Amino acid sequence: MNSTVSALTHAQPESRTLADRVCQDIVTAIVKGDIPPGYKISEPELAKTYGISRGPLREAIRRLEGLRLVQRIPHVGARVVSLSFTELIEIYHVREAMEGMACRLAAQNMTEEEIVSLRNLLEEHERSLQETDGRSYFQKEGDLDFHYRIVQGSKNTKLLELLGGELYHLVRMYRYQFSVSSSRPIRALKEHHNIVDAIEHRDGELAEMLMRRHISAARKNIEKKLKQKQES
Amino acid sequence: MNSTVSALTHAQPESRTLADRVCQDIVTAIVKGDIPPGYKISEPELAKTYGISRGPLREAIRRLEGLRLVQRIPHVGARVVSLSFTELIEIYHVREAMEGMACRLAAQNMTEEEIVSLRNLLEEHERSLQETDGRSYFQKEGDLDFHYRIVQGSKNTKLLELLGGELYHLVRMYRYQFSVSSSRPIRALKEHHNIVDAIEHRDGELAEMLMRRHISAARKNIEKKLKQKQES
DNA sequence: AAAAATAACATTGTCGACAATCTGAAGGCG
DNA sequence: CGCCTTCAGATTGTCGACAATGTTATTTTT
Repeated sequence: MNSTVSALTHAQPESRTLADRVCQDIVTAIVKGDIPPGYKISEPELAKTYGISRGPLREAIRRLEGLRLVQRIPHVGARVVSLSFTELIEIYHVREAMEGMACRLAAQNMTEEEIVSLRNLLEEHERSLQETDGRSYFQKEGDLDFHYRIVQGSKNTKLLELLGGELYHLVRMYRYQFSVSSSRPIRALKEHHNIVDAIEHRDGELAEMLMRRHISAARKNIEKKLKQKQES
Repeated sequence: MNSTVSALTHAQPESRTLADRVCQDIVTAIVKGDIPPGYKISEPELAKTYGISRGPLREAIRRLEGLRLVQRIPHVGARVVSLSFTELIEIYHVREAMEGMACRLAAQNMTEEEIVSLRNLLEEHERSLQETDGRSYFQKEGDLDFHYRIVQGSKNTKLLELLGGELYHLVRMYRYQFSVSSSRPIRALKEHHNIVDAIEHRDGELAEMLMRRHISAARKNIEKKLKQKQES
């Protein structure tokens, strides 16, 4: 059904080393909230949980540190990051910049096949949107699928590494946390289509602009909600 | 003399753990080319070199993997990345996007003191440019100082983490490798001043545009050199 | 002689134990 | 009574050894 979600969750089919495998497991555990934000990671505890020694586990933690999913203090330990609203806004600013550029490059570098496939994905989203009347899985992982594909289409490996490697984990984490399913799915889908239009016409300039506005709108939406929550 | 270079090279004055300290050491070793690109990292060898056990070393390597300075293959080992021209161009595209955004935010969030200090830095660069007649250290680390300060001025920690954390290492590495001192230092300095002007006027729109053009010009300069090299 | 199989070697991955450091609670002192 | 000191417990950091895998050189076979 959903083809590219897997590409986000586990990059390699099976990592041949314990540390890598456990690292993946912990990533999803953190993203899904099984290990809650702010949680103090106890090495003995986690090692026991995953049935491994502390050696590989510590390597995994070092990797998580690089992914910005945990913050580590020497001789004290690692804590799962608890992303504040401020940080979420920051992430959206970064996404606006990077995905805007990705979109510009995608308009230049995407193959015709990729564009067709992308359009199909949107139609799939449209169906799942009609069926479930808005509150489908679409806006959880499906939305990121769309964005991920465009980043892939840019053919810029650095963009792909940075966005797919660390930022998207944080975005997914946030969505699971607050179970925010983007309160504007129809609008968003329309914007997605417009973006693909621009890519189809190989208009990088426009594609970048549309993507930036798209993400900017999402950010402002969040900022609005934040204010509402603060007022109440 | 140069105040902020240190901020780039070692974030914490002294990391209290072996793994962290050695990680920093290896980073600079790779950046400066003491450990050459493509070099196969031998754990026993490096452990002996730095006089530590393989445990902390492996943690450091995992960190380096996150910094994209080494590529690791399970059961085979880690190699120092050797950045191709293509990848360098990719990095400049990322920088154009992210530093453009950083500049926009800096125009919004930088304090007056920071702006004054930034202008002073440029005057310092100007002097060192006149003294050494162009081929000073300025374009090696000094240039990055300027860019780093603007990213700091954006007050966006994610931007700072991403740029300072991994991309700048690669840029520095490239500069050491090919000892490219930006063949257009006077022009670049002028552009830096224009950028600060825009920030001073709190014109985020213009500041972003100028920064993007600035980096884009540097990229095109590199692309031109690449073509020359390929022709010869 | 070339190619495949095999065996010896080296390197990476994993583990358990010991040392250094931090945390928190109990007790002493102003 | 509150604050500082001290000490016990727990946790993190480091190490050396063993196991698993990959690499390479040698041998064997066609």
